[in-house]
Amino acid sequence: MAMDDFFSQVYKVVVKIPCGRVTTYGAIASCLGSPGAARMVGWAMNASHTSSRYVPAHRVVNRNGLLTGKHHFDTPVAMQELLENEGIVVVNGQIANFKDCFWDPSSELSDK
DNA sequence: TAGCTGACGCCCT
DNA sequence: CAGGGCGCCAGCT
Repeated sequence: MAMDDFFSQVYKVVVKIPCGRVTTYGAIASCLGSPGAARMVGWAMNASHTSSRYVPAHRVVNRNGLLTGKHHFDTPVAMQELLENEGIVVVNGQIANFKDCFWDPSSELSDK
């Protein structure tokens, strides 16, 4: 894993997100050491398709629990469908039990 | 080569 | 309580 790129850092965290759980851009950025680099996390997601590894970008939402990047998927509903498929309740493009299914990498990942 | 944008977040007014 | 502005790093034009 010589990929020390910022992108790969994000990929590793996102891929480790448990099924039925979601995380936020800020949480990942903060876990990487740059809380203000949340934008960059989104940018990494955009490049996620360039990664040899599958990156469940649908599990990554903004701090409001809103599916901001749904429009970047093959279909604007793909993200919601995937989340609902994992048992996550999505209403109006927003996660209903967001705090309930929220997964903090800087806490859960750090503890592991 | 330099500048701008980009799937965001937090602080200040 | 609400709105606006600034900060982060990297890729693309």
